[in-house]
Amino acid sequence: MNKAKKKIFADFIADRGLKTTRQRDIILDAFLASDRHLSIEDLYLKLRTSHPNIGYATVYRTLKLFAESGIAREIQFGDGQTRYEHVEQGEHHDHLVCTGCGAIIEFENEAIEKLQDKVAASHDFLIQYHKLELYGLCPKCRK
Amino acid sequence: MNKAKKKIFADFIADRGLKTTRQRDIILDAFLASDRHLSIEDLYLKLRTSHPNIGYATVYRTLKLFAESGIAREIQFGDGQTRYEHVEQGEHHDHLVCTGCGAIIEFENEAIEKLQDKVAASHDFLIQYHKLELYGLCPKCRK
DNA sequence: ATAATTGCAAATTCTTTGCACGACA
DNA sequence: TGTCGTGCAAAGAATTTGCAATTAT
Repeated sequence: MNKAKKKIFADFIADRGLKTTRQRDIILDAFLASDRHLSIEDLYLKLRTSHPNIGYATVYRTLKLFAESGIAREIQFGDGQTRYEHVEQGEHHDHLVCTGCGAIIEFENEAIEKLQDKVAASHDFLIQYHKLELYGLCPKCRK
Repeated sequence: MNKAKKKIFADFIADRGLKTTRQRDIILDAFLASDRHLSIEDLYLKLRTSHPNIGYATVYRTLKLFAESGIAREIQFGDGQTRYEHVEQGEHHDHLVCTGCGAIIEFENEAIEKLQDKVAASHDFLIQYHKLELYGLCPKCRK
């Protein structure tokens, strides 16, 4: 599926008349090879070891492109760090966020989504996207 | 109920050995008299007209105290602005956020909360709080 | 060739902090 | 009187932007 994402991004780049660059390739590989919920700093530090001269700004700009192309999504857990997660087509999930260790667990729940639709409908509201996060303690941190 | 909140805050101040000040009174009044979802800047600007010499820092510090005392809660809608909302005891609600005009509509849904508890339980996760936001277009912005 | 991209540093934006002065208990 | 709070400006933290040099089409 990484191949598919690479294609999506390549097409996006082409459609927009943008350019394929060494940096974008490197950042894309690092992103695809990584954790599903990555802060910009995480990715930057990870890259830095093998590619010491990639700039912070380039990472920021490239991740924004990933989000625009649809292969990534920006998420915020309220700790002041923007994170990016991988987007799988047709899939949606929400998060359990551990306030102890910062672990992030994904879940999906069809029933909750249905109820959200109902709530929206009852307010005559057209949902574009949603965010559901349950904050608390993961099994380990509960001790 | 504003009276109740004032008492809660006064008690909090007393318990901590802090002091009642003119600024805290003014900011509390402005907060209680305002919209349920207020950014710090909104509140600061609102205050500025009647009390031009209240500092930004004081507003920040005071809102943090409100949150600690339990009469307010910090919320973030991902636009880089921290907002504070009023807390009613025993009440919990979630938000519909209009991406067109920024309107915020509150809702409560018992069934969704129950399902959240179930999800958490199935992951052996102890929920402390949660955040559910549905982003999209409000009736007006749908046209 | 031409236009986009990069890396750096400087600029922004939001929030926090240090400190001397003033106010509350 | 002693401690806490305030206002200001400076410091931080995260992110964005301007620009000259570089690179992809």
